[in-house]
Amino acid sequence: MINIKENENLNKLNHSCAHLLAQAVKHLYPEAKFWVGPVIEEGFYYDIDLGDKTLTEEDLIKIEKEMKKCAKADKRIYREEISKKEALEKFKDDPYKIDLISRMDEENTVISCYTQGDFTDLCRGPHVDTTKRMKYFKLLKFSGAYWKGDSSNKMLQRIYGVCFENEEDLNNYLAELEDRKARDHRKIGKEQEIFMSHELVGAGMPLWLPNGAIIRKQLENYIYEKEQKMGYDHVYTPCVGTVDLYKTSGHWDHYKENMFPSMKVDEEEFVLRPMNCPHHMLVFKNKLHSYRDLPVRIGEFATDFRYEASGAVKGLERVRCMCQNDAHLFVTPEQIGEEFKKVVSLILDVYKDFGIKEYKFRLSLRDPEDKEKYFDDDKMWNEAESKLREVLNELNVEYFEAVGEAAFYGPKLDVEVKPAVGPEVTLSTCQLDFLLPRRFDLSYIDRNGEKQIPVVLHRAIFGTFDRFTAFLIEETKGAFPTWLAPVQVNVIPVNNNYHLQYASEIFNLLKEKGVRVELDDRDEKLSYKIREAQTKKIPITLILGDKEKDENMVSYRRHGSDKTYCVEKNMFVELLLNEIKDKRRKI
RNA sequence: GCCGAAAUAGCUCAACUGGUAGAGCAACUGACUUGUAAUCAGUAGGUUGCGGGUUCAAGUCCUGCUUUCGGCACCA
Repeated sequence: MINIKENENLNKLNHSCAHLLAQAVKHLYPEAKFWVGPVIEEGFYYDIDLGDKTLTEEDLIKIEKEMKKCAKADKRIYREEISKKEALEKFKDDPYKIDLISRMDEENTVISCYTQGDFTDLCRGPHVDTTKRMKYFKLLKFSGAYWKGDSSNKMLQRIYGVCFENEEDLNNYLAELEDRKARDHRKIGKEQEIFMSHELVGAGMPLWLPNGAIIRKQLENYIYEKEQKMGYDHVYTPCVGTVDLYKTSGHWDHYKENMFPSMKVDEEEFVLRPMNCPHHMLVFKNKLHSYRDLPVRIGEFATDFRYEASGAVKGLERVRCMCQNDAHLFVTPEQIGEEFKKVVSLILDVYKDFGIKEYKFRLSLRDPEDKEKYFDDDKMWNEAESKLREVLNELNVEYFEAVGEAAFYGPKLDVEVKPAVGPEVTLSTCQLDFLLPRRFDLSYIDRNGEKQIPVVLHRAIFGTFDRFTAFLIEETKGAFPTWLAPVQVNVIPVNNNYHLQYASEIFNLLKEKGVRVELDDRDEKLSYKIREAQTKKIPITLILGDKEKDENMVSYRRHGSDKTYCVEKNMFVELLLNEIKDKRRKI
């Protein structure tokens, strides 16, 4: 998908199309007041105040028709430059434009306006030369959007659209949208019985079905093995903690609104835990540590509960009950760089195994102005942030910086991916923390026999198993690699009367080796069974008839291919087991 | 949470402006015994998300709630 915002021609075209939208809206709803209409990665939008009028699907069609009319009118789009004073006069009836203009720099600022026919809008430009350039556009959706993106402000109505240079590009884009819907993990998750939800359990509380549980178990085994090799010690800790625990960590002050409300039992007050750092701090504190012990790496597959806003929950991607692939690394200040590097390497290694190629590293920094959100210690922040930058530059990975995205206790490196539908989400994270060790009064003894405070790295490679699985479903479109697939092999006898015995033999052989295999002994046509195996996206289908039986062979075909291969049965088992073990390899 | 929309059989969907729910697939039963993406016939399946209301009559209209969807805001 081309990034419209970053493509010069498309940017201009979509920007002009936003004006065309505004012009059409003005024609249909003369009372409309306009805020801003920027170009985004996938088109444009315009935020509009329509007073009491709320838009419907039909209105969108009407607006689109009016846009076509305005476009056909072939009005020249011309630029005009006026002074701030003139601008204030020109847009005096539009409070939103006045707001924009008054926030622009001093008196001598030159303000540009673009006019097409009867419509003029404040705009920096550039634009296309005439309205008739806009031929291949479509309005896509509409919704409420807070004025200036602030939820304490009133809501305007936002209309999204997209414009291309030719019909083919537009159609390709619309087809792409359909394709995204088809690989949406919520759709595939239901079709393939990976997870379900129920209103009696609650929003954002997915239930993992047997197929999902198999995938999750494989993911757990996979990452556990890697972490074992890297010196992590796994623990199990409770899903609740006292309110005091979170007051100690500082989370209570920052996030109590987003926790499930506390419950009082006898004289104690508990909360469902939203994260595991406090528990792991206490695990570290359980014994005295020498500098020789460090780094101490405490890992856990930990279930957490967060009271996510009702409008935010989404399938397995954004949930109120999740399982983190969490770990806290307790290190000396000198070890920060090396440990951080190991975490980043692990992330890269894992992404390579899963074939994940589309992701971005985001260095999340604090907003120094926001004293509310972030722990107030400039020296600590500067040290932590420059340390992370230093390591990233050393590692030579590409990243972008995002101010105001840090955790309250420190900066972090997040890995962002784009789901089939909706905005980007964070998968992996690695956070640098000088604060919690102080809050929990952690220490280790250095080589001079003196107490020192360790530094903590919070990290999650998969992020949560929930979100990672959601992403994996969309990446693979539900056709999982053999090692992850809930059913790995489907065995089909050509004729139940003559080949069932041989098929059972192969089935048992695979079953014994631990392969997740099914035998399809229903009285159906071969083609019917093959179709079903393909629809279910089972990686390997075995077809066994006279030819195979007589020569101790198996014929197999892979999901998505109509080629059939024939090999000796023991050879097949060996190849298959290798494929499952090596994860990326295919027989 | 906010703005909008939706919820009908296990799944995907139908039922014109109000007149006591229908199809395909799946399931089950039977026949067919099949060599690479759907064999045929039959059976069963529903308090139309939950609760109120309007009406002679509600899947359809009004209303409260729940869940889901598209965005916005949020995301330790």
